[in-house]
Amino acid sequence: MPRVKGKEPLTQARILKVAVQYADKHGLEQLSIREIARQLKAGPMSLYHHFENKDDLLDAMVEFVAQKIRSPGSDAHWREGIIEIASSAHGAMLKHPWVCAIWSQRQLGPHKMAYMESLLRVLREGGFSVSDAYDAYCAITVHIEGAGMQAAGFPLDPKEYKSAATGFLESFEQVDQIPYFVQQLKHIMENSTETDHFLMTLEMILDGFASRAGLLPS
Amino acid sequence: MPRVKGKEPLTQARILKVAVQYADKHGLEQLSIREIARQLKAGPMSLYHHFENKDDLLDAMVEFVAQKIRSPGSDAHWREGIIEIASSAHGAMLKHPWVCAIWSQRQLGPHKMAYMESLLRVLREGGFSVSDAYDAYCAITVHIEGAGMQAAGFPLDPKEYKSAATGFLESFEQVDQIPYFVQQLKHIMENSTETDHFLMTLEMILDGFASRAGLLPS
DNA sequence: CGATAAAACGTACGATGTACGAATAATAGT
DNA sequence: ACTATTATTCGTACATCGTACGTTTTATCG
Repeated sequence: MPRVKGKEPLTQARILKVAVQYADKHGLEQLSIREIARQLKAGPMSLYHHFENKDDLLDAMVEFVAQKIRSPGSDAHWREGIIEIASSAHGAMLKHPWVCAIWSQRQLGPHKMAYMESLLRVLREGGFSVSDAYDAYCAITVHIEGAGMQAAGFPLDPKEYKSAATGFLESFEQVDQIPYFVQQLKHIMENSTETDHFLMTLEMILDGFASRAGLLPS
Repeated sequence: MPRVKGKEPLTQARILKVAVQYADKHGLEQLSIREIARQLKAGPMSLYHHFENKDDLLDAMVEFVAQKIRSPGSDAHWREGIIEIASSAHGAMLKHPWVCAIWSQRQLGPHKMAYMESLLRVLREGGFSVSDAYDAYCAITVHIEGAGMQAAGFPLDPKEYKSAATGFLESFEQVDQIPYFVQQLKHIMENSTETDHFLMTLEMILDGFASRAGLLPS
């Protein structure tokens, strides 16, 4: 059972693509070597010629997502640059919700490395000191990762908010003990025009660090 | 094989405690029903009389951690109140690093509910409108969760930073492609006096929202 | 054309979650 | 005091998982 002529051969790229697609649809829990092999119409053990083990595959999956994160040129203002990187990273995590759970737990590869470097570069070239850049870097990445985690745990279209909220209120006993929570739910139901919390808070963080570093535009 | 007189009986609390302790030491990956049973010197199936299934146990574990989060009385200023809740939550997540990975992915129980309610209560009683409270709530919880995730993925004492950093620099090829990253590493190695990024950024976020909501102390 | 190496896979082992039903100790009812 | 009931505990068994090991077949090269 070697490479057969009719079928196209197994490659890292093909395996990776199928693994990512499957995780997108069914989550990391459901992702198994055997299932990937099934999708590829191959034997489970065939994958081990292209990846050392499952952990190796997961590392590659993180890198696959990290590769999609754009980094701006050196001409843009640092604020716009950070927003571009962060929004790109946020978008990638929304598209691949499973990635947040393993983003910080794995060996870092070149693409994730490049993402970190680009964040630091934009900050430093924008005038941040080494120390200030480190502080801002931590805050920004925490924000990106936290937002990704929450989105992964609450994967609803804004359209479904209303039905989900009413369903929750009916099922939860002792609603009278959480008046503020209930009020928030009703507020969200009524105001369907969703503000972009990710971007809004990011900008607030950036303003804070700009002020601290003496880089305010005014 | 019923309840035997000599041994103390299995209870939800006992199982939960062992499960949490084991996850603290070895991580969620290594936590299995069979391993918990081993620790308790019980049969694996015995646990199923106290928890419906593993998911149910995981839910209970999240609740166990959520229960430890303090919430302030109504007398404190909202800013101190939020800081108390957030710091308490952050501390709980540092103590139980595994919890971040499942914090937002599970059915919410009464204790996590209480934690959310207390955040909203402090904000609203501090003068935030429903809409502003929602925005601030999202930012604060994202920050807590993101910080927990990063801490879980990088569980080092500040003392070990230096050796870890030098080890990384030696092992990573193409160090010349990540000059800013290298500079940050060196900076961290030299300045062992670690600032509390969690608290610093939290305060920055709070100041931002206070300003937006017209609640600045000045 | 023969040798070599690469790619795919068959089989098998230990571990996992848990469905099902049997077994026994504690408790309640008379 | 004796019986019936219930609450706990566990033994067995099955499907599924990751993957170690060795075999087989094809493509490639001398």
